[in-house]
Amino acid sequence: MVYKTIPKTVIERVPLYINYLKNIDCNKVKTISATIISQELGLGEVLVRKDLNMIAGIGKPKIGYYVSDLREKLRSLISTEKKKTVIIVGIGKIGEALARYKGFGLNGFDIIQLFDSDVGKIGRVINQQKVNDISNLESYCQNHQVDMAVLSVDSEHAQDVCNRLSNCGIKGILNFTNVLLITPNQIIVRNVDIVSQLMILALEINNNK
Amino acid sequence: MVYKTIPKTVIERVPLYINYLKNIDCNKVKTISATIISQELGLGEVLVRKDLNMIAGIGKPKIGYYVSDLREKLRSLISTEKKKTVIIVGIGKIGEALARYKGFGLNGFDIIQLFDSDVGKIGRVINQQKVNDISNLESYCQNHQVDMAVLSVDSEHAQDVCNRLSNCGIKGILNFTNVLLITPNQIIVRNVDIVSQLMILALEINNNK
DNA sequence: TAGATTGTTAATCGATTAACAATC
DNA sequence: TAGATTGTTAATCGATTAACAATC
Repeated sequence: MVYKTIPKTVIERVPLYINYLKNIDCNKVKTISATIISQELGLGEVLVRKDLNMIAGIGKPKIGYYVSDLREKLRSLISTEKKKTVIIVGIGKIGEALARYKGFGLNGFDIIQLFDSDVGKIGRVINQQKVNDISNLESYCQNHQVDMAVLSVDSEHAQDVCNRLSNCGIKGILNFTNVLLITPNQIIVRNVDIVSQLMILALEINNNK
Repeated sequence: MVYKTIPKTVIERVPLYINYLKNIDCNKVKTISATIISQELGLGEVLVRKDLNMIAGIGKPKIGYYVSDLREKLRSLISTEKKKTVIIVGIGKIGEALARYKGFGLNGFDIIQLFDSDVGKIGRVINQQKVNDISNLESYCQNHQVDMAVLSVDSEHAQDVCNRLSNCGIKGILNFTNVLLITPNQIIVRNVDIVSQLMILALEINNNK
């Protein structure tokens, strides 16, 4: 298989394309052009063509892209036959909300285990999943393929849990804490702390005057 | 007052600086250098100096930055005397988790009202706030200064509610839906749909092989 | 064939890094 | 004074856009 490195800016646009194509009925609309996509998404036309060429490479001059092929190609970038397995570590307000959310399965993700350290939460069932004691994290990860973790613990424990996740061989962390995690290079961290996002939004608003 | 436009890349780093400075006791450490900050945050040294010069402009050669001054300067970029007012529209799993979260006040944000359209939710009290009927959105916004909205409604209603928020004069939307919102230019949208974030993380992992 | 659309090469734009002068 | 550190100017790097040839 060929692994070409996709620039980060392109990667961040892939969900836009995936979500856009999701809303197209490929029985009605067989093909679509970069021109149309760029208009709908408010992106440059050449940008879209370059993106799609780089990540899918299945455009046909005069025709455009076969919707079903393009959709499958984009989907396959995220997960192959198997869905990506995700654990949620820290079943507080946000962690629980995510655990209850049903939308992951449709998008190639499988929440396979929930962890917390609080005895009041361990054993509780959320969305048909029993909350596991975080002291079982290492043994669980030894016996199951875990691709990614959602980190939604208290900030005080964030780095410690992050270290444990690294040692477990997890490849990526979606970090809901406001802690800047120190990790080895082979682990990808994506910071999505809500307060930070609100700050950025507020700054953009002030900047927009 | 001088409004200089801050590049988007710089804006996205501001929360890093704010969160970093939060952990420094300015009674113990009076001043700090860009060199130290850049090392701790894993950023280029000149980048940090340029950022801080652009957004704060209070560095002193040989000394660095006075921690308390820098902190105050960064904080003031987000909100002045008044906190930024935020409403949460859509009290589903995520909306409720955010409504219950206590960390906004400390960071210059004030959740001033919750809205939902579900009679089962309207009137419920969450974190000392009664959920308001979304049909009161317009009248509420006429009588209160609302700076930003967290949009966590079902995707089917996202664009419609977004239009109503626009008409209410709201300046920014933190969009938790996977819908690409169409808005007039004076409104800033920041997309933070969790599944999209997981997709980006998965793509970065695959790219990192 | 002509038109629509792709993919590529060159030009532009913006962001980061390197080099360095200014200064407390 | 010398060293540390800032802020600025120039160089580099990467991403987007413009121009255009290829093609179904």
